[in-house]
Amino acid sequence: MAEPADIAQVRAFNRFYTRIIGLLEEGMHQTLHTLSEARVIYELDKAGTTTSAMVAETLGMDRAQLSRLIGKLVSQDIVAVLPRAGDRRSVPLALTREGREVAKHFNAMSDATAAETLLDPLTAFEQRDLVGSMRRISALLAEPEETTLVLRSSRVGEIGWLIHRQAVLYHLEQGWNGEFETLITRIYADFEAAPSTPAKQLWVAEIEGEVAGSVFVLPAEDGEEGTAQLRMLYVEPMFRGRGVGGRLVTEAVSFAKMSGYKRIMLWTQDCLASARSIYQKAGFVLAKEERHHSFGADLNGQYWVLEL
Amino acid sequence: MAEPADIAQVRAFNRFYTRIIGLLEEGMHQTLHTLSEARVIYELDKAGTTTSAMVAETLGMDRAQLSRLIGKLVSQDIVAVLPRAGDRRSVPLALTREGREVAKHFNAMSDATAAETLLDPLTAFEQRDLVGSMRRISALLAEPEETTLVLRSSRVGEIGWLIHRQAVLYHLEQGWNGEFETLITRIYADFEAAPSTPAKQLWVAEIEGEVAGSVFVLPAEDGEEGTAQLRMLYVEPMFRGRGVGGRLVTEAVSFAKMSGYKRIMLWTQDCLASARSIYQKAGFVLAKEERHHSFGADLNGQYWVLEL
DNA sequence: TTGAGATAGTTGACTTTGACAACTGAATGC
DNA sequence: GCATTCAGTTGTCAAAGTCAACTATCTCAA
Repeated sequence: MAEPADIAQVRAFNRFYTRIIGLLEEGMHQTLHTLSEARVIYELDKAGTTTSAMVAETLGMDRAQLSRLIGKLVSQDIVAVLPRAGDRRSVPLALTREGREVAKHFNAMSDATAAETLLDPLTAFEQRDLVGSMRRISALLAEPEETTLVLRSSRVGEIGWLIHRQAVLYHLEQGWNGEFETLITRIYADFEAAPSTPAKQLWVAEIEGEVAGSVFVLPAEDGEEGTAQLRMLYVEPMFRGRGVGGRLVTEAVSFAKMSGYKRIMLWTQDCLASARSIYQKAGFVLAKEERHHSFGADLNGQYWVLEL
Repeated sequence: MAEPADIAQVRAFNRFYTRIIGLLEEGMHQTLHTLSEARVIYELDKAGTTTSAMVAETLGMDRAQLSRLIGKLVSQDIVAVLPRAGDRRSVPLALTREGREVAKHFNAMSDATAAETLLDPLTAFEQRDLVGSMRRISALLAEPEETTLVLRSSRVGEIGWLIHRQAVLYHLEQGWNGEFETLITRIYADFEAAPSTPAKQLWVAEIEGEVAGSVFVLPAEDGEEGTAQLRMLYVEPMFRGRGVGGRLVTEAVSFAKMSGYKRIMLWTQDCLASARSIYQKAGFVLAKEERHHSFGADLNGQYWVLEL
């Protein structure tokens, strides 16, 4: 079971946010429709055509209640019952033209309430923080969906973010101490300071607006001419098992090739098993192993090389 | 009005979390008491002694409903009506011995549900993320309370965090670009790399578990012997106006003095007005001004000095 | 093919919640 | 000293939520 302090924080948040949601819903009281009617209309608008069962599922609503509610909306000419097709147990439902008007109105009102109550009182910086935290909670607790992975260069603030995430991640997963953070702060600083030729590049993997991983390529420190180094590969635990690491390495390797490097090498620790398998799949071969004591742990450093 | 994408994200989160709260509340259905009874009992347990009006306020509940509900709890010998005192309109309420037992049971059950549903399925890293995001949302949206400010040294991951926060903050507030982040990454790396004598020190200001600000002191780069430099002072917008910056500077100055430095200097930009007033209050005097173009902006750099 | 079991939806009966107005008694403020 | 505000109670009613029984349909395997 989780830490008592964490549980307390989660429960405090639940109480707090129950209140917030209550406040936002109060605003909806001016309308002709009740709150659950509004919710059902919203769902129908979003889905286009659905069935009662689907709405009950996504809204966590009782089927009996929903049946009556939809009956009411049909009599108000907001919802249309379409002819049964395929599975003749279920009844396809959709909004009427009037229903879509009502939905539009609801959306505008909800947008206004959310903006006025939650976002507008905050500065741009705080707004970004709020939205980011919300996105993160959703990503952590929702079932992972089909999502698109984008590779792009870094945005302002993301170098610090990458340092922060990796320091915390390896601290919790591997028990590494602050020395590791110190080291990677230096590594990122050096990457930024490196001249633009020979070619260097950093990629951030983004899924649903979240940083899902990162890697960069630059000329190898003490390597021979024509050797590139791949550094700081990491994938957010939340997004593991979705090919993020593979995509990053593939991209980095083809960049190195295209930039005229003759080989690409990297340094890693053998305790990072999932990273190793990514390197192997990309064609890297183990060149050297070396025990060392760093970051408060006994480690086995590995040098991997790929001739391009 | 806020960005449409932000509003959409906020509303998506509200829908999502409404569902989560609903799921958690379902777990409470096994008890003998209804959900609102449980909530009232929880509030009474937390408050010790309150009045009906207070509970109605914090729970956002109708006074009429609450009146009946409390009547029910009194007849069940869970809530005790204390003799009126002071303001004789209001009736002090408290839990009976039995009521406290019930509350204890509720708490244990709620803790278990929250832990099992939300925290346990996540890794330690993800749990930290979740709890952190929740704390942040609460801090952003709740009314600021009386809180205690703690100054401490940095924890693993916080160097990256400080870089990230300041890069984003000054990007949004001042329009500074990635050059600023590159610069401060280097500055933090150098701080970490600096020898332990002459004395150096970094402070993180913490409020309610959140990083509220930071600053560090180290020997001045090109200064004469005995000159300390104060660097990277920043205060989170959320926690401004609570004396965080003042506390950090006071602490830093007295550290420099105690460590045997003869003077302490700092470099800042005149567009950072609130920082300047903190320096002035601490006794710093403007030594030099210098126009420069950095971080994608025309700036007026200022050197401030305080003889110790 | 057929029959047990699951699924979609409906209906009836009932409790709980929530909203609002009217009211009493006590405090407050000018 | 009188109007106003506030804490709490009571009546009334609509909406939300729960539970069980029922029909029509589909699924799947013997």
